Amino acid sequence: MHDIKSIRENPQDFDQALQLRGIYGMSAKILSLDEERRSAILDAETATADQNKAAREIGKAKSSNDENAFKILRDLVSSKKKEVASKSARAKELDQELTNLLMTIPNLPLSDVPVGKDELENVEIFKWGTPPEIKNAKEHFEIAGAKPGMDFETASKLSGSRFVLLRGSIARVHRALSQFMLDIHVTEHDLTETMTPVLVRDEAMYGTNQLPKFAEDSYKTTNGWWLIPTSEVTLTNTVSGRNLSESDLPIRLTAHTLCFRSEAGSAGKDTSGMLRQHQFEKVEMVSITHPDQSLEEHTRMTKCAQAILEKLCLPYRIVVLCTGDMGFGARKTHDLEVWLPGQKKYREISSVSVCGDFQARRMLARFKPTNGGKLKFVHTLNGSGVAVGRCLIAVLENGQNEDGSISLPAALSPYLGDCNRISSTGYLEKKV
RNA sequence: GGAGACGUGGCCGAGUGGUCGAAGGCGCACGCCUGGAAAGUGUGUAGGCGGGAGACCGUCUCGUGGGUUCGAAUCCCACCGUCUCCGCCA
Repeated sequence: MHDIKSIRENPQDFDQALQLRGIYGMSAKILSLDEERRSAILDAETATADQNKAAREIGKAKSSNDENAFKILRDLVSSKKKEVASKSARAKELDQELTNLLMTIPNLPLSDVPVGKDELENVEIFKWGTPPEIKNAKEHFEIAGAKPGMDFETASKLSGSRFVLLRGSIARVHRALSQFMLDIHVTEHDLTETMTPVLVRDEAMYGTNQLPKFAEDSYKTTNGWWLIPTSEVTLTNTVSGRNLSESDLPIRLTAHTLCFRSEAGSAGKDTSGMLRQHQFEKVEMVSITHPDQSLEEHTRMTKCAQAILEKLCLPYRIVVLCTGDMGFGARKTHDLEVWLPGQKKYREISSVSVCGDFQARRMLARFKPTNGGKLKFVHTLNGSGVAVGRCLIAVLENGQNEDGSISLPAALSPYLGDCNRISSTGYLEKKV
């Protein structure tokens, strides 16, 4: 959420930044509402002050047994009360209206974010590895060694489309990947391992901006919980409502959780295979930082995700999302795209965003500066480290051999009983 | 699920209708004291919103939201949360 004061002070900058996201002339609307709101607050508080003053005098009148004064004052307060009620209702209404408006306006892009309208205008800034030469490269669900372990029919019988059931060696590699990622983040990147709920209340979803605007993207239980679409929700909201010490920062967290997404609006996209599912696993990273350190942290977090792909020998590139393709809460986003030989394309496997104080404001997450001074909002960052299902796809496709067997990255073998291969018939093997 | 207790400032804790944003303590900050420190001692020490050039003023906040009352931390209702006992259970 945006700071009304900074919009007041700098409406041009605000409009200019939002324009890059295709939103025009927003400040005028906000400021006129704000002005109306402030005068309503002044009205209401003036009336309240009058009422309070009279009420305090009643106390004195009572204690000096001045019955006459008591009666007069009581009637005065009584009449003021009606005035206060209507005026403060109006003030509250306008305040709510302003909040509602501010809640639906996306974050401002940083000045170095490329301007563009959609993913075609994202800018590649880094490339690692060389896409392997594979004759007749197949997609993951077509590879002989993967097929027995990837059962879409049974999953759809149980749950419908966009679900998969993994079995045997593929299920084990999937599990190995998540363990591997967590271990690296904990032992090499100094992130704190966290196990979080996947069912959350409204407030948490507001904090990380899934609500109020994107309710249709997530699932809600009959008793009002939301299934998290990412553990960004739970990890980031761990600091909601808190006044931290500056020395607590940065807080670096990671979690491996299930994620649930309705994929409303993506009908027809990525319908085959397990690239886009209603339910998937993801290892997430979240950092809570001092405002001066969030940009540095953005680089650090991106490197944490890069390290995973590099250790798994998966070719990838990094793109900076353009203004039109960035998510609602982000000021700048690095997408890591992994090479998928079956599609002959780079596909998103991680998205690392710096949100500034946008989420902190919604969550009321602040810290007390060490050298005194007022509470300040923290900065938040989140990134995938990385999507487990998609990583499985990348491992299978990049490791596929012409005979349908799959070579697995050495980094995984400690998690696979030293195996480094899946045979063309779908069994884990140890080959020297 | 049944029964009960409770929710006050950074922390502990007093306050059961009147000037209470709230005693006292701890912690913290700054001073005094000291050769230096400890001890002692003095002062200060929440946040949001609004007004004001500023000093400062107003308003709201004692889990959250409503209500009663001239007046609520204190009474009533709902919700959220914590704890204890019983039951059930991975």
